[in-house]
Amino acid sequence: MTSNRRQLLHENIREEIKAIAWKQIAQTGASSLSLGSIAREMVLTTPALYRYFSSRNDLVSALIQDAYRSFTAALEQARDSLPPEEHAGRLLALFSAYRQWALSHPEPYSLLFGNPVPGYTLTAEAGQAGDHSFQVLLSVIQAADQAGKLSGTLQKITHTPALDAQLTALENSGETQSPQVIHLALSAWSFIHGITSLELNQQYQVILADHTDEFAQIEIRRFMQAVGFE
Amino acid sequence: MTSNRRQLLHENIREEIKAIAWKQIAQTGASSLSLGSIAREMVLTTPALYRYFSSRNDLVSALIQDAYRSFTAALEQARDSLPPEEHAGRLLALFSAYRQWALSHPEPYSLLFGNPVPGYTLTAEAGQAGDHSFQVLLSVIQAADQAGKLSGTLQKITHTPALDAQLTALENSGETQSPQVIHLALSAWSFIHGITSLELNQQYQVILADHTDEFAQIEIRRFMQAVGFE
DNA sequence: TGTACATCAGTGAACGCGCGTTCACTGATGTAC
DNA sequence: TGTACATCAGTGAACGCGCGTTCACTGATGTAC
Repeated sequence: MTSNRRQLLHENIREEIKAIAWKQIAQTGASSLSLGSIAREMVLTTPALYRYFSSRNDLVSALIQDAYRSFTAALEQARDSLPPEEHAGRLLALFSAYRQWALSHPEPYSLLFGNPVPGYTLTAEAGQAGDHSFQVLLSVIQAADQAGKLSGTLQKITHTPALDAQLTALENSGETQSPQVIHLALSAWSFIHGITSLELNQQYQVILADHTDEFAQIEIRRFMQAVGFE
Repeated sequence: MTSNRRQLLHENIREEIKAIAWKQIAQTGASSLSLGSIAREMVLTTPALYRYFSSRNDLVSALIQDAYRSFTAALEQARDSLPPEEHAGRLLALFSAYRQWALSHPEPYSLLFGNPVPGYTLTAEAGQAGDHSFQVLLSVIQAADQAGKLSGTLQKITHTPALDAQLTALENSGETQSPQVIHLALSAWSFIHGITSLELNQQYQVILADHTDEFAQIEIRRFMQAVGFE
């Protein structure tokens, strides 16, 4: 009834285009993505795609937003797989999910956190989506702090007044966190990104061969012990 | 005398090509590097470059090798800026130099440790050059261990027999290291790469603004304390 | 010191390719009476 | 239920661009006698 029929079809094809784009990105990398190859696989001509995305940039933006959504959802699901009071378990699950998502979505991951795509410029919406995934990590560390698990670690973190003011001013996304909690969350992010990113780029290959899983597990446990999670 | 004159000129122009290539990479990114734009800047025609590099791939290989050399040299210089017995000082200098080199050579750094360049396939020589930079880090940690500084940390690292065997079998580049020392060096590499890479990709921007230096210094100190360097 | 020859840097034209984007148009689908 | 009209998906041709690479050729530089 009405134009819903057409609108629905339109949405479906938009999704199909993105799905094929992801498939091709997984095969040949993000930078070689072209409208032509997508159209070819859909048995369409290239200009037809302009009915669904106003430009190549527009398509890439949509892809990046989807990637953020998928990534954030995976993190949230991992966090919520354990009750709120199991702080260590939640952080462990979060780290594992972070790494697993990246390993099973290597191209999307480097699209989000790696080198920017050549011709592409980030939109404001994509930036917000990125913040949102950081909030998940932040929430777990925040909760652990409020339960008194991290006082030993956090007390040792002291900032200059300038940085302290910067982090304090940042408390805008609904919740409020102390500068030390934000710092530790950034530290945790850097930690898991470092491991994940080197593994994704095959840098461990020569040394660890196929034992990257074990290495990562040990490192995650070491990190958690170092900051006071048991 | 003889053909040395021509050979020397040939070498100089090879270097000039690479220098201009780096300049353009710094300006517009590695993936948009083209023989045409290099030739234009040298007031040459594109085919002329084929006198100096047999293909675009060949040029990229040379660039990557140079980057590794420069990077490794920076690390070695940092390490050797302090006497061998100052283990903590050496590691600190190494971390700082690692980050500084990456920040002042962002495109080369991501050429080495980031996403591979689209059409490019790594040569065996480039792989060896990468190993060489890791050896610098390894040597400092190895020395600290032999001085008995790390026993507390290393004892806690236990591998499965399979991984232990893998790391033990690896001791081929002249020196011999225990699996735990290799593990800790990998951990240190992952740590400093994580911080560096997120900073390079502007991921800290919203949260830290221009206080990334301070954050990095704090993190480096925290890492060193956690593994037993004072 | 002077001449014949080989070497090689650089040119200009061409090849074949793929890219994103625009435009006028056809034909099918849905809407309103 | 049937007809006139509007909407819009998709086509095919074209534009302008840049890319890496090859090839036959010119002209200068260096070599050997």
